[in-house]
Amino acid sequence: MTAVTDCLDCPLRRRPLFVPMTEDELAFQRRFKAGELQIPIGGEILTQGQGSGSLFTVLSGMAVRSVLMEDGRRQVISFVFPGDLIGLQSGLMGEARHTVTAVTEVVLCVFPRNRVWDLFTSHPGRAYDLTWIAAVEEHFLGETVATLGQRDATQRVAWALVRIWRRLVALRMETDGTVPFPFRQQDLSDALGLSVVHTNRVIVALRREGLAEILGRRLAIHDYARLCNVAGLDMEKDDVRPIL
Amino acid sequence: MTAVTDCLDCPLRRRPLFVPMTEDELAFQRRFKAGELQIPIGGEILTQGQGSGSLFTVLSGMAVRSVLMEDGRRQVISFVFPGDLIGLQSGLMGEARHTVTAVTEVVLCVFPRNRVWDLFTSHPGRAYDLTWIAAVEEHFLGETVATLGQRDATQRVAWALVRIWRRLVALRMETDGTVPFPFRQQDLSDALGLSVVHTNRVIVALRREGLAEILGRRLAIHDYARLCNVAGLDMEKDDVRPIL
DNA sequence: CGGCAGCTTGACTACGGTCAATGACCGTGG
DNA sequence: CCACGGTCATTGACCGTAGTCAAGCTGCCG
Repeated sequence: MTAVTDCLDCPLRRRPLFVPMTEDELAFQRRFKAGELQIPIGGEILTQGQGSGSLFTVLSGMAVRSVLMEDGRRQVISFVFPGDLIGLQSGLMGEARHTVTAVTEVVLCVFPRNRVWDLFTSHPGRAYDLTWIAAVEEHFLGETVATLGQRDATQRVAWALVRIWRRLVALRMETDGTVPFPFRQQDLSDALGLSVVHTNRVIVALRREGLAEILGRRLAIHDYARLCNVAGLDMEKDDVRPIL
Repeated sequence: MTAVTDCLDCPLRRRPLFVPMTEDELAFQRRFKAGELQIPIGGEILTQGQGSGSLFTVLSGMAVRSVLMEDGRRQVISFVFPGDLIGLQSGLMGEARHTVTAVTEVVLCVFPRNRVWDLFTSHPGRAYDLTWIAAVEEHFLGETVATLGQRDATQRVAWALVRIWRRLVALRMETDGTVPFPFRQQDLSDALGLSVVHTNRVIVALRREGLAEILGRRLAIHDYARLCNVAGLDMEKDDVRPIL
C-alpha cells in the first residue's frame, strides 16, 4: 500500500503522448481526483450491465475492455493502457456496456461521477478535453471496425501488434527493444475475431519471418517497417491526446 | 431551394428518440446554426484526409460513413440517419478520418466549428450533450466491433437490418410496415465485412424464411422477434440521446 | 511433484470469397 | 420509340482461409 500519487508528481501526464496541462487544469485535477484504486490481476474494473459511481484514469497497468455476448463468446473491444479513461460511457449513459478486466495489476485514479458536472460548468477546457478523448476513442474503434471488416488474419495480428507497440513506446515503456505484453493469445484472438488456434499460427509465422516475437510477456518487433507494411499502417506517429 | 428550417420548427428534435431541449438550449441552437447545406445523392459531406470548417447535424436524408483503405477496399463504419452529428472528430482532431457520402439527398444543419468553443464556455449543458453524443457513438461502434468479430454472415446481416429498422422506426419513418432503405447491398456488405455476393445470398435466404425483405428501396421486417433472435439482439428499445 | 493454464501442432471441415454470367431496371440519346 | 450502356441484384461453380477437434507440450505455482 503505497501513498497516493499527487497529480503534481504524476509521471504520466508528461509523456509526449499527452497534451500538457496548464497550471490551472492541474490544480483542478488535484481537487477532482478522489483517490486511487488498486485492482489485482484478473480483477474487474467495470462490469457489463452495472453502473459505476466513478470515472477512472489508468495510472499504471493494462487491461482489456470486452463485451460478453449472449452465446458466451467474448469480443475484446480494445486494450487499455496507462493514460486511458475508463467509464465515460457508463458515466454518461447509466450502466456500463462492457467489462474492463485487469491483465496486470492496475492502479487507477478515481474521479467521482457526481462531480463531472462541475467540470462542465467550471472548467470548459477540461470538458473540451473530455469530448476530445471520446472522439479519439471513437476514431480508434473506427479503425478497429475497418480492421475486422477488411483485413485477413495476418494483417489483423500485425495491426494489433503495431498498435500496442506504438502506444507503449509513446508511453516510454520500451526497454531493450521490447515492450511489456501481458495479454494472452486468447485476448488477442478475441480482439481480432479469430480463433486462438489460428492466431497462434499467425504469431508463429510472424516469428519465423523475423518480423515480431512474443517472449515471456514481452513483445519484440524486429522489423518495424515491414510489420507496418503487413499491417497496412503507415509509419506515422500517434496523435497526442489529452489525459484526465 | 426551400427556406431554412428554424430550430423552433425543427421536426426532428421532438421525435421520441431524442432528449427534449430546454427553451434556453433552443435559443442557443438558433444562434449557433449558421445555415443549411443540401447535398445531392452520391455527394460527399466530409472527405477523408480533409479538414472541415463545420459540424453538421443531419436534418433529413441518409448517408454512409466509410474509410478507404490503402488497397482500395472500403469499410463502412456506420450508417448515418437524421439527427446524427457529423464532423465531431474532424472538428476536434483536425482532419477527417473518414468519408461521409450521401445515399439520398441530404439536408444538413451547419454549425461553424470556430464557435464550438463558445458552446463549451457558455453552454455547459450543450457541451455535456456533445460528449454524450460522442459516447453514444462510441457505444455503437463497440457493438459493431463485436458483430464483425463474433457473428457469422447471417447474424451480421440480421443485426444490421434490425439496427437500421429500429433507428428509422424511432424516427417515425415507418409506413405500412416498411422503412426507407436507400443503401445498396454493396454498402451493407462493406459495412459487415462480407462480399456482396454472400451478402446477397443471405438476404435472399432471409426473404425465403419470411424474416425480412428489401423491396424497391424499402425494408420490410416480417418477423421482428425472430429476426432479433437471429441477430442476437434483445428486443429492447434504443436509448434516447441528445441532438445538436 | 502434480495440476492447471496457456501455447503449439496436425488433420479435417466449412463458411464465405472469387470469378463469371445473366437478369432487371432505368435514364439517355439517336 | 427503342437501342444502348450503366448500375445493381442474383445465381452457379469452385476454391481457400480460417474454424473445429484433438492431442501433446511447456512452464509456473502450490
